[in-house]
Formats: sequence, structure tokens, C-alpha cells
Amino acid sequence: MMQESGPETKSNGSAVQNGSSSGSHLLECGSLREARANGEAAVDVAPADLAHAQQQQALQVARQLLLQQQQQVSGIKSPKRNDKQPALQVPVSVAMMTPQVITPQQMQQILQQQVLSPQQLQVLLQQQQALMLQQQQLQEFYKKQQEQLQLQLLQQQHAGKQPKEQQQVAPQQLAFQQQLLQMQQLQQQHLLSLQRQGLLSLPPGQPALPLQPLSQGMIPAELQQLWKEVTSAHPAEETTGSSHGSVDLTTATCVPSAPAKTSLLMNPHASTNGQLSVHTPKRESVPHEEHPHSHPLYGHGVCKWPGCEAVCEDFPSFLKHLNSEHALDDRSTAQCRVQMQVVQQLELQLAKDKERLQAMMTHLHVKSTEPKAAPQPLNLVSSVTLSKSAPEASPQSLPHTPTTPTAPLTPATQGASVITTTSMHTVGPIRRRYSDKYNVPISSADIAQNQEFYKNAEVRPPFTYASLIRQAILESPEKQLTLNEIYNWFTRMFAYFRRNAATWKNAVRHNLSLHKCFVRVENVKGAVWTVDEVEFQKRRPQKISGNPSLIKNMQSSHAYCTPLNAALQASMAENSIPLYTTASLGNPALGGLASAMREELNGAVEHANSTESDSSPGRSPVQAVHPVHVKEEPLDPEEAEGPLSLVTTANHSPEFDQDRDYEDEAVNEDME
DNA sequence: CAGCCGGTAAACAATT
DNA sequence: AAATTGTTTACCGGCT
Repeated sequence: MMQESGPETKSNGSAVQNGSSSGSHLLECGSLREARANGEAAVDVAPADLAHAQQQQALQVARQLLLQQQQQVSGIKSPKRNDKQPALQVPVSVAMMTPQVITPQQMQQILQQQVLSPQQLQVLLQQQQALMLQQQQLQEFYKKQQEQLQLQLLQQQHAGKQPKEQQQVAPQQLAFQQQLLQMQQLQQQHLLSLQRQGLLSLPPGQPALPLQPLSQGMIPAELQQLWKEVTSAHPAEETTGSSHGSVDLTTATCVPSAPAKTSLLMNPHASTNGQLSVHTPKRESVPHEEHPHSHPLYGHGVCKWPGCEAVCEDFPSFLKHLNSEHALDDRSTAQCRVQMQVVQQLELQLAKDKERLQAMMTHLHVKSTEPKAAPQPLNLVSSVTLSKSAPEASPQSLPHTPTTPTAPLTPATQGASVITTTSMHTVGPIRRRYSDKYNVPISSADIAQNQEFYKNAEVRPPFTYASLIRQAILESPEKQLTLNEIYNWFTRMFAYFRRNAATWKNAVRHNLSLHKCFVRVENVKGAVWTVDEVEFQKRRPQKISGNPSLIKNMQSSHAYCTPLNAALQASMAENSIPLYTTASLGNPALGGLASAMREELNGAVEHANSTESDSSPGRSPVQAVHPVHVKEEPLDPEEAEGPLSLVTTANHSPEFDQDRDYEDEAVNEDME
């Protein structure tokens, strides 16, 4: 225990550790790029706008339908009234309206990307809130629709209805159902194509959309047309040749800025259960009725119904057009459904991002308030590392207890590293290396927090044995420990290591012997192990060099921005929201953060060369900005450790510098 | 695909 | 003699 708070710890100063290789970043970037490539091509319209427009459209359409249905129910006649039946409801409700639950993979992603600046969070938050609103409206509409349908159905059944109607209806329904199925299939195809393109990543275990096996060839021309129209709305992702105007929605409506939804990927699993707790709000929310002229389907004198673009002189004429051309018929309904699906996708994305945001918020803010009740589940991280597929169970025989199921997700913290030497946490320092891949650097605060977390949660720490061993040794007052003491440290600091002793102890011994950085020193009482920082540092470069992927993301001078960008990009990539992609660089807020980070980076680098001024300077800026601990980019873990090495070895070895330089070079190369 | 890394398992020797 | 400590080799999976 004393070790924990031990003063000695100063050793590790600021280590900004980077992890070795970060595959995750790479992936993220890659996907992002792909998304951009596929999506940006055609669009000049901001994706956000698109998304917004589409949502609006969907809502509008839905409202329209709802209104019509209501009228019908209330006795007002309308052309085709019963085109719906229970059978139809199913697909819609099940497949379309259910939001999705976050999958483990998503969680992982979330975990990996937790590095957002407050500004980013804000932006995200705002966006999500906006989307949420729309989503709620949509859901509300949907529920109503369902109710209406049921009502209708009941009426029909009880009334015994006129044969005519039924006759009319039957065929229509059949046709409609068929269309729906086809639509779904199309979407499925779309999904598949997206997957192929790498835009979509489906969780392994998740089945794709629950589609019915329809022959693909059956797609009626009309449906195809429909599909095109609908899809054209989101050109971003669907680069498919069919693209057609793409303009419609976008131009007109809305918001000038933003991102797109490109994402769309219809997430298969979406259909499963998830649910956004959206409570149906009140229908009053429907604004359009009150502001007729602001009809989402009407803008710039043009009907914005997907694929329509009919010119309407004025609003009244537009209304006429709307009622005549886009009445409640099969086509409109199908279009509506498609739109709904589009919206749903957006919702899914929204849900994901919300979750992510939640995690980030929790991580960043709650932290202080909430006693890390459920600290983070790095385990996710670790498990990820171990295996991507297995959702929760850690593949390895590790005893992973699902400890905190509630798991907050703040995981990202995994990484590790910034150590504050002096201060920051009494806890010891750093655990620097996270598991190979996810090397997201962590702030001291994270570490401290994590420490608590690991002490109680049987979660495998995302650090290598070597890192842990080193940590243990460095934390000791004399910087040396016997094997048994190391064991004790492990068990004391990590609940995870209270199990499977044979396994990890063997690993510890193995590591001690294997790595040159661990030096065995004969002692009076036997032998103790010490750390040769120089050696330890030496090993790093290799990894780092292998990190290019990670580095690529960053911009040379903005090394520290990397995490940020990475997170953003990942987020965007996932959501296919270009907005951020481009914006991130230009965004002033981000820029500020970036510069702050850069400073930190520079500081880190400098002190790395110099001596132990370490981390304190570098990190302060960031912290000052916000409690956010941005995980500093790992440029090199070494850096973080640099100071430490000094401490231990006391001298500045050329090798050290070389390593550093080497790394820097590598970084630059990659970046450029 | 090769190479590197880290984790795990295990055999074996030396020491306590 | 048993347990602990160290060393070494092999294999596997992930990543670059």
C-alpha cells in the first residue's frame, strides 16, 4: 500500500505513453476514408443537411400519412383506405422502428474513441439532440400509425364491411406487401454492398436484416424507381450508379451545414430489440401543421417528396400536388417506409452516438461526482483485444468477470499513459501500455480512476505484462522488487490477477526473463528485479514504428490532436458524418483544443529530451481546457517514459534520443 | 505473406 | 522433497 502513494513514484513523469500499435485508429481512419470516398463524391450538400432533410421528410410524410389515416378513421373518406393490415404492420414495426441496442462491438468502438474535446462533445451533443427530437417525433408518428391501423382493422372486421372495399384492399395489400418485401430486400442488398465497401461493419453475431427470401429479380420497375429516388437522397453513401438527382431534399430544406448521414447503413441488428426509450411525446410537436408554409416537403417552389421535384408555384398548389400525387397509396407508402428506414438508420446511428456521448460524458464529468461506481470496463477493451467476436466473454480463459455489467463505458481510458509524475495521482502511476492495440493514451486521472477500477473489477488491464512489471518495480521505493513482491503488486492492484495465478505468474516470470529491460540483481536475501529504462525504451521504437497507422491520423504538428481526430473520425466514419471530418480541422474549437494538445505534445517531447520537467507542463494545458483528459497521443510511449528512464538510469543516454528522433521521424513520415 | 509482439503453456534447471 | 524462482522454447493470434 505504501507504494501506492509512495512519493517515489515520481519516476514516471509525464509519460505520455503511447501505445504501441494502434490498430483501432487505423481502422477508424480507414473506414472514414472509405466513407468519404464513397460518399463525398457526389455530394456538395453537407451530409448533415441531408440527414436532416431526410428526417424531416420522413417525419413529414409520416405525419401526412397519419393525418390521412386519421381522417379515414374518423369517417372522412379518402381514397384508399384500407390498404393496411396487420400483416403490414409487422415488418414495419419490427424492422423499422426499433432502435438498436448497442452491440459489444459498438461499445468497443466507443471505448476506443473516447477522446473528444468538450467542444466536440458539444457539437455532438447538439446534433444528437436535434436528431433525437426528430426521432421522437417519428416514433410518435409510428405509434400512432400503428394504432390507426389497428383501429381500421378492427372496424373492418366488426363492420363486416362492404365487399367492394375489401376487394379493393386485398389486392392492394398484397401488392403492397410484396413491395415492402422487395424494398427490404433492396435495402438488404444495399447493406451488403455497404459492407463490402467497408462502410458497414456488422457485428459478427448479428444477423442481417431479417429479410424474407425474395427472389431478387422480382423488383418491379416502380420499386426500383422508388428505391432510386429514395436512395438518391443520400448519395453520400450510395454511390451506386443509380444516383439521380440527389438534390432534392438537400437543396431545399435545410440546414446549411452539415454532415450527412451517410451512414445509413442499415444496421441489421437494428431490428432486434433495442429501444430507445423514447417515450412518445405529444403529437403536438408537429409543427408543420401550424406553419404550413414551412412544410418540409415544400421548398423553393418545388415538391421535395423523394423523387418528385414537381414545381409548385405556391404553397396551395403544392398542397394540391401533395394530395393528388402523393396520396396515401402504395407508392407513397412504400416511399414512406423507405424513408422511415432511412430515418431509422439515422436513429440507430444517433443511438450509438448518444451512447458514446453518454459514455464520454460519464467518463469526463461524472467521474468527479460519481465515485467511479462502475469504473470502466476496460475489459471490453481487453476482450476486444483478445477476440473481436466474443462479445463479452473474454476469450481467453481469463476470468473475466463480467463485473460491472452496468459498465459505463468509459473505457477508453484504457490507455494509458500519461503519467504524472509528481502528483496527480497518488496512485501510482501509470500503467502505460495498454494492450497492444488500443493504445490510447490515458491521462493520469484516468489512470487513477482505472486503478481503482482494476482493483475491484476483475477486468484484465490493457497493459502488457512488461509494462505492469515495470510499473510495479518503479512504484517501489527502491525501484526494485523481488518476484514475490511483484506478484503481490499484481494481486493488490488488479483484481484480475487474483485468479489464475499460475498463468499470469508464469507470464510474469517469463517476461522478466525474456526482456532485457528487467534486470535481476542479486541481493543479500536473494534477488530483486529492477528496470533498465534504457532497454525498456529501446523496445518501444519498434512498436512505434509499427504504429504508423496511428500516426497517420495525426497531423504532424498536431500529434496530440490525433486522439481527438481519431475519435472524431471514428465517430464520423461510423456515422458517416463528414461534417466532422472536414470540420474537425477547420473547427475553431477543435483547433483550440488541438493547439492545446500540441503544446502538451511539445512539452512532452521537450521534456523528454531534457529532464524531468515532465508532464506537468504539458498536461496542464489540456486539463486547463477542461477536465477532459484527452488521451494524449501516443506518439511514443517512450516519451512518457523518457523521464522515467532518466530517473532510473539517471543519465541521458544517446540511445534515448535516438529513439525519440527515430520515432519522430517515423511520425512525420507517416503523417506526411 | 512474413515478421514482430505479446500472451500462454510447458519443460527444465537452479535455488530456497 | 516440495515449492519457488528463472530460463527457454514453442505455439497462437493479432497487427503491420
